[in-house]
Amino acid sequence: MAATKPTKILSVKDQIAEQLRSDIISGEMPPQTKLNEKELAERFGLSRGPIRDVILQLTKEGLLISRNNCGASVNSVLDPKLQKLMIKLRRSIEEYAVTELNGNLTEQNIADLEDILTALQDALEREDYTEVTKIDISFHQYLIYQAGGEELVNIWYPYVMRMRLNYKRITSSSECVNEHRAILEALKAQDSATAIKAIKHNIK
Amino acid sequence: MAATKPTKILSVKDQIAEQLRSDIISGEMPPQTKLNEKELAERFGLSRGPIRDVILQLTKEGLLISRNNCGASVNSVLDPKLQKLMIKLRRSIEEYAVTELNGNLTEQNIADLEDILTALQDALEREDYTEVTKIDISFHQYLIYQAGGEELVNIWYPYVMRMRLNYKRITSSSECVNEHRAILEALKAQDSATAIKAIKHNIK
DNA sequence: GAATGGTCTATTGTCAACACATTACAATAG
DNA sequence: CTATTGTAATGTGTTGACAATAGACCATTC
Repeated sequence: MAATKPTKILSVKDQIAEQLRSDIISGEMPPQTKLNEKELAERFGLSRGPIRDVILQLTKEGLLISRNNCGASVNSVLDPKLQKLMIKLRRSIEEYAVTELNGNLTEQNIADLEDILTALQDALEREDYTEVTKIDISFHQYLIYQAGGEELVNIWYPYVMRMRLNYKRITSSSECVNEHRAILEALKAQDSATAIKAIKHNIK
Repeated sequence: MAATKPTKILSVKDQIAEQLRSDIISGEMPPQTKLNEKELAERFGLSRGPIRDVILQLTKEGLLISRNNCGASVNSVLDPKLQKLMIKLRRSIEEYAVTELNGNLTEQNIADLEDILTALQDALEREDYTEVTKIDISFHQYLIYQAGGEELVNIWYPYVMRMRLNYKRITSSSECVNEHRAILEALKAQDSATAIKAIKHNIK
């Protein structure tokens, strides 16, 4: 058996969801934009069925808002008070993940995380900020998944999406890589307290 | 305009979701039970389309678990550590709600909540514990909705569902009503600290 | 001129049939 | 007898057509 890196297979719906999320987060589809099922179906070369599924999913994630018989539109930014609450909740989850993972990361895990950081640096240098955002998220997602599996990812994801929607501006700079590296280094050193501090500092 | 109580209109999908949630929480569909789309469609007298939507929704809520091309089944109970995390998160949300609502409840709100408590007492006396659970949830949901709207309900709901799934046993007794009454009384008295204590005591 | 009521169109909700993937089981080779 | 490959049956993913609804537009009335 060759030890080729397993290429990830994404379902059709996941790919569409991914694309739409990018469009929303990048600002290409600003809040209030209406989503037309037929249009989207044509754009992706599918029928309306799968599109509807994706819309339902993104609605549950909080990116879209749907009303019966009236279609879906891109959700608006959160009330600042709710925004603060969401940050608190997301921090709770990520603190949990870091605590759980402390001392339980395999070499493979660490290598994977290093790879993600490299990709992050790359995207940053290319000034591809949409990609930066996606990789940033994937770093965190990797930790969450390792700590709590798909279950935890599912409850964590909406917070990230809502937060991204609120900061449309590009937050990123070289700091971005440094902050994530600090998290990884603390995890490698099995220094739980520092890791938690680093995570808290990164989520804002 | 007659002052009739506005009867709630539920979409077809919401009604099906409601029914399936009941079946799962009541234990009628224990974990690992597979859901057959065609069967469900026949049971509700619909086609598979709406059923699929509901399955997707309940999957996002954490009640079901789905794999590509393999269908959905009732999710199993949570790892105790994750369970603890979810309780913490849910408490954060409900504390937020109670804090926000303190001093901001209208008379109508209070009357609505009183009605819910009455219904709760009723169901308890009838020993209809599935109904008790539903009304219990609706009490909390009312508060969450008033404090943060649909947005907040959407992130809160999965926690409740997962917690219910974990305690299949009937938790309820006369205490149930008392605990909720304590919350309401504290809110009426605009005593935020007591309200938070009461909420924390109720969520476990 | 504002408000009420009735069409008309665009868009979503639903359905039944088809295409495809997965599973379990039987057949075959080693 | 075990392991692998082929095949049939079951169930999910997708599609295109049809039904129902919301929102806009226009006419009519007071």
